[in-house]
Amino acid sequence: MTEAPRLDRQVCFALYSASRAATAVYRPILDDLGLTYPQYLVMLVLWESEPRGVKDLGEELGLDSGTLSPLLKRLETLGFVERRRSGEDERRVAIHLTPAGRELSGRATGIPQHLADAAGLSAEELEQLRATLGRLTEALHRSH
Amino acid sequence: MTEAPRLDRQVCFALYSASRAATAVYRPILDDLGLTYPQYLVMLVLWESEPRGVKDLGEELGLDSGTLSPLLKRLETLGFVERRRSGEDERRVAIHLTPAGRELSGRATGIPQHLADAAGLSAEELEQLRATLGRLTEALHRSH
DNA sequence: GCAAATTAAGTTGTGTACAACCGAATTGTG
DNA sequence: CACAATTCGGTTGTACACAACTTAATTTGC
Repeated sequence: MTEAPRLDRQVCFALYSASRAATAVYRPILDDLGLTYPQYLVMLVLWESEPRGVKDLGEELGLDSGTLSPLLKRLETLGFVERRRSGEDERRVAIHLTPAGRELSGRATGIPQHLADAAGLSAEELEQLRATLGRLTEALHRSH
Repeated sequence: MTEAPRLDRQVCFALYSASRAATAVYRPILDDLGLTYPQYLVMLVLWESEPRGVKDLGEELGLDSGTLSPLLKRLETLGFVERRRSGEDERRVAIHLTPAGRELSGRATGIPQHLADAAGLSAEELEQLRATLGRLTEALHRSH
């Protein structure tokens, strides 16, 4: 007897739902900054260290140039980053923060706490969840 | 001192990455069936019980008509579902499986096992992960 | 009974994701 | 040096997500 898989049993659906729910919690907060969630992720990487190449950002976030190129163009239009063709290697585009982009960092400080507050999980549970998800993502990438 | 949030500390990013990695594992398998991942989710719901209204599917999956209407139109073009305007309530559209749509269920039986195999986590860990994610999603929805 | 409110599905517009492909710049190798 | 292979960023095309809006059908409140 072949039994069709059930929706409520699927880890995959649980991940998909939780990810969209978390993004939805961030959305109104990020709206105030003028950012979408993927744009916020790019800014997070740049706040740690800049300038970064497009490829470099892509490896950090798991996104390719087809996603990042237009996203970065929008961040540039918003005035948060600047794209400069590298002199040494004309293929590379260095993504720099503008002063406005740097200032945004301060306004973003409290954002992760909102998710923690809304999560209904203890700090340890959240930390364990993050660790498990990290291992899962690693394993899934290795499985290709 | 305001410290910018760090990418690698964010549960939100862990969820986002894991979700996309899981979808990537499913993609080649679903390609064989001719389905995308969201289309597969819709089929999962229909395999459990049909016909279902668009709203009904939306509540089950957390998707709105803006996502589902075109998706269902594509599933109809593929020949897996049929959309029929309800007689009792002319506003409603009942989504029925076609014979081809029903048959697909058998071919989809083994799919969740692929994720479990690729996950590198024990059955208990996966089950605990699914439960934690379920509670998280619930709490995040309630927080609005 | 009937106008106002609500509901169902669809449409439009913006912004990801991601595969597939392209052109220019650089690198490796004979 | 020459030239094939690789690398980098970008473009195109398809398919979600989701906000905001539209239209048609049904409920409701008085």
